[in-house]
Amino acid sequence: MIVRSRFAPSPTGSMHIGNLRTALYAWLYARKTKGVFILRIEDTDRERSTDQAIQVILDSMQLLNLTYDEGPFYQTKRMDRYREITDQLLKTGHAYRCYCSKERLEALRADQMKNKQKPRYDRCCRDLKEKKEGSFVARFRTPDEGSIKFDDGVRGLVEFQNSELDDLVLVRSDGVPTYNFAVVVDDVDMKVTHVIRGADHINNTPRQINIFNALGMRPPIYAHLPMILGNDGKRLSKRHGALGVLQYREEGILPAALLNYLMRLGWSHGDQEIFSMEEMIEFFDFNKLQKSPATFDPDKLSWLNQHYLKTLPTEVVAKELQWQMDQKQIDMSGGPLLAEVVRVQAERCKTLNEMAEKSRYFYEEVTQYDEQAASKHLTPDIKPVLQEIATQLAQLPAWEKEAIHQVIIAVSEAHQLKLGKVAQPIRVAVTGNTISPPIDETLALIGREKTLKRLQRAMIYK
RNA sequence: GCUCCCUUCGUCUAGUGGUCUAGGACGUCGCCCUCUCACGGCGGGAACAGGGGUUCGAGUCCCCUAGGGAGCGCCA
Repeated sequence: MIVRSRFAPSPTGSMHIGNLRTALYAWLYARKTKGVFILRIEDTDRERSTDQAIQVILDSMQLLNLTYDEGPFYQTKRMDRYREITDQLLKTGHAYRCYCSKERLEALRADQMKNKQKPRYDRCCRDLKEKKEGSFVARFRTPDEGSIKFDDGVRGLVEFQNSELDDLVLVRSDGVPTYNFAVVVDDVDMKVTHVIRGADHINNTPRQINIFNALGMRPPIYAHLPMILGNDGKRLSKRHGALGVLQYREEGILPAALLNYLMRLGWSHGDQEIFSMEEMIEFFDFNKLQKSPATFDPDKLSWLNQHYLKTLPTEVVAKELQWQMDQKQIDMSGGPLLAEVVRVQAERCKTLNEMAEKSRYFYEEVTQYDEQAASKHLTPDIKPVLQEIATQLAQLPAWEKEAIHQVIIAVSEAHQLKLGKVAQPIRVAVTGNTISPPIDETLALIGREKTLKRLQRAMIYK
């Protein structure tokens, strides 16, 4: 059997990391089994679905390189098919017309809640003999007895009593199918073999299996992934800092880090923390997933991100950094190679956004000093030292790190100053602040012309 | 309220009846390295939710309690 898994988001909210992890696992499983990965947009909620949200989903998938083999399919383009199946179910008696008004249903629900009962449809229209006038919905005739069992990839054997289930609406009064119905029809038509989705769908599963049964089709294999919680223990939402995938790019989180973090959240492979894409595909398995929900930890994501900033080839990171520089409209002409900047900055940055901000002085003029730094380090008595360094640097035959280092050492010794006493003033002069990579490295990257200019400027400070 | 599910350091987890005086990672604290910031190195503190069983033996099996999660829509 060829595995066919799908990711089926609804374009109603942002593509947050919960969705992303679902997509990742469904994708990994397809890749691991050399199966087919399908993207399907569940846009039957006409009120809330937006084209913009669809675009975000598409962009997110592309950004993380979660390639799909089929799709994207849109449910709104399959209305004829849903109608066809609806007629079939109506004809076979597995579904029936319900004429109850929304008002009646609301009152019914309110009443049940008040009496501390489980809110559900009272099956008022279930046995109506003839068709009535007016608008109606199609409801599913849920079996009265028995239970639905399925072997969940994550949770093992799961069982629901049919008596707990409602006669759910299959088709709205405007003819648009509801989620539970459309999913089944789509999964049948798209020959989906593995349904991998969030645990919030586990209660829907028996309803859907009943529909499969009514259609005479075999249900797929299910795997319900545990939820991701915010740090307040509540289900993750925008409110809890659950940023969209695209926002992580803006923050400067590498796709590799995001994927690695999500992979490891609620899943493990012994004590291993770092996984390449190949390893993720090789090691992934549902039975290693945790059953309980996991809390999202931004700190660990940051750590992973820095790990990748440090270990990925500098050119690869540089490409991402370029994007940040473009966003910030930093003019890079005449500055060092970005890969060089990455080489010296990776170990001092958690994100690419931070790296871009901390690297401005390689490209932009230093127009003002951090006040505290300047008053502490750009003192009158250091100016002769700076002058001497400037003079010697100007005469250097080649502008390279080692030679620069020697100049600074020599001048420091000549003035009987510790290296730190000299390095900090230089650092303030060329970066405007007290923080930068090693001073020789920093000057080497900034370049001779800019370095000398900045040293001169520092000497006329105050 | 009802149904279902879950419960190891602050967080992510290892652990499938003896090898657990419970291991790793992030974070945190201390020390070292050091021209700043970092990186790195070394070390510390930190958990089997509680109570009953079963067993020679329980983090591991069973039950109860507590806590948490999901669902109960003409949302997905």
